[in-house]
Amino acid sequence: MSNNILVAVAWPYANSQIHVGNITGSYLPADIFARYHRLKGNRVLMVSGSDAHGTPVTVRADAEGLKPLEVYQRYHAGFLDLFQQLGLTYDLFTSTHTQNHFKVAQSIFLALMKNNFLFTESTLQWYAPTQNRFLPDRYVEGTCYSCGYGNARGDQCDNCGTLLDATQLIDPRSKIDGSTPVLKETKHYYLDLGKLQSDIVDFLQARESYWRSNVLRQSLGQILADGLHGRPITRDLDWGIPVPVEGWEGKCLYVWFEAVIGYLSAAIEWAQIAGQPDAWQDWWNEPDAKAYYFIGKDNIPFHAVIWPAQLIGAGEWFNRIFAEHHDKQLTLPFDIPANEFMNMESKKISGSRNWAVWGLDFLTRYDPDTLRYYLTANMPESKDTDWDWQDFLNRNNNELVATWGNLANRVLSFAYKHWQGLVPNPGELRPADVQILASIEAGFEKVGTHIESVHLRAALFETMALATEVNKYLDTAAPWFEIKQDKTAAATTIYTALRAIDSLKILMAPFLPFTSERLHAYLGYTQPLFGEQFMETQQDSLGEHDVLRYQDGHGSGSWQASQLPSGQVLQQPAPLFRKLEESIVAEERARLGTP
RNA sequence: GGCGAGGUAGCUCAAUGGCAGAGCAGGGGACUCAUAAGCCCUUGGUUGGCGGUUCAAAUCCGCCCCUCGCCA
Repeated sequence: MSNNILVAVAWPYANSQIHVGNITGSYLPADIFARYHRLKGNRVLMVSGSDAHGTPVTVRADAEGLKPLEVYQRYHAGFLDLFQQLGLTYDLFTSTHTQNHFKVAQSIFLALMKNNFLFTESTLQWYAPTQNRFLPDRYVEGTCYSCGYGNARGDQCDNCGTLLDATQLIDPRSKIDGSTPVLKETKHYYLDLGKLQSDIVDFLQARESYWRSNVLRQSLGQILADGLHGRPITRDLDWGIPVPVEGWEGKCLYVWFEAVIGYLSAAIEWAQIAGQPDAWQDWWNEPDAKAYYFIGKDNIPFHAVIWPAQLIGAGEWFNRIFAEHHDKQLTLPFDIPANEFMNMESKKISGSRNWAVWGLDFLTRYDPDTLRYYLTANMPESKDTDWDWQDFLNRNNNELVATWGNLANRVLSFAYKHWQGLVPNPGELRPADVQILASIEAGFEKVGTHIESVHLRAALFETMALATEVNKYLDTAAPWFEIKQDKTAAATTIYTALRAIDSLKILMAPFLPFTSERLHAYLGYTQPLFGEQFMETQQDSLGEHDVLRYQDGHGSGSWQASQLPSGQVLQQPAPLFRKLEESIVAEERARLGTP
């Protein structure tokens, strides 16, 4: 039986590079989950893209004298490069700056309007007469009314930490040209969350039994304590998606409102590119499809409360407007396994101060599976964790290289040397051989259960424990001793061990796809385990945008125990992982900026 | 200030009322197929603090301290 699984991954903001904390927070767990389900034979759709709009992008553009479009394109290109190198197998990694996304986001807006979940309200906002534009709060500086600090930003005072009401700032000035802004009335659309409150509470309570408690209880607790209130969904900005209502020119959809809609629009774009324009409905209109959202903890309210509110509020009208279908509801999140944060050498990661390990930079010196291993072993699934270079070195050398890499290498080398590069023909399996193969086979169930409940660390440790068991099996059987007495006994042992690592290769594959693929080839298979990733350029009325795609192609891996045939021709083996020098710890620490 | 998550061995983490455990690091040993890797044995604890409930508390209750996120 094949299930449709939507793997929805956080959208990186296109105003800075991606660091290891971002990777372990959402992108990597999503890929592990997606690869597992593909091996299992389920229909996976993994989508995400660059979050191109909003104030942070315009802030950086203004700071560097660029257009927002140029800023977004620069970082987007870096994301595609990194994700390909890391083997993050998005079926589609696109962007919010596409014609398709504009149309989908506007359709959701119109559907909410149709169902009466939008209202308008006028408020006062700082306006710069010198530039004829409204200023986002963080573009206004002034004196903090709470502590008297002279250089407080409109949204927050850096001195006392208070979140400010920008209109109350004393002696306001524009950050762009220093001019004095004036308060001017402006009208905006609001999402009527209050009207949707009971639906959201029902939605959350229906998932109470299996969601991570930090995700569920925070959301529910906040609602029960404060209730939900209308929230503005438009802004006076020109970089973004126009409000699809006459007379609203010059205003855009607020980025938090439109970016999450990307999960839906990316699925639609994927279907168009794949030449099956309706295929997205298999994930978005099927009650049995399961949607998993991989995000960091800072994003929980948007995904657990506001996004479901948008979906529920749009109701069947989205499909009427967009797909001319009736009576179809959009699929609500099944699970939101949000991760906590990763720190760097005990201090909070800070991109601007270079207190971070950057993905692309890391990969110029180390291999992707090394990163994937460390980040999975140290994934912040239940609490904040710490990237520590000494710990990184230890785990690489003492766990990944010593337990798993060495096991694969010792078995392959011994087989290759003593049986002329062929998988040996075993004698009748003895109790110990049967027992180790049974343990490994049982591992598929155990590891799979962990991955399905998104306990990826536990899944990886279970797999490593099996590698340790095979090491023990080898030491007990001692084929290097057997071979001097009884070559059939040695052949039986090595055949069993080869089959064990052939299975372990699959169990490791969601976590360590590159080295599993190599081991797969050493074991003599000619079809790859996984499909292929590639980049492509798409054209639309907004211009060009590059996307990352994945196709199963010849991928032949399957989540089941090995049936390795004796006589199969092995390749000359080589170690799967590199042992690292102690000296890298100091070198890498020296690269860090200031915490 | 409100809503949450977390605080257990040097490090990373288990343990939802029943003898506080595992992996790594540290110490000792036998082996040699393997990247001096693997295997066996082993040292190591006032479970953030104080109080309470209980025959029994890391676990349940109250207060406090520290870290992180969201909201105001």
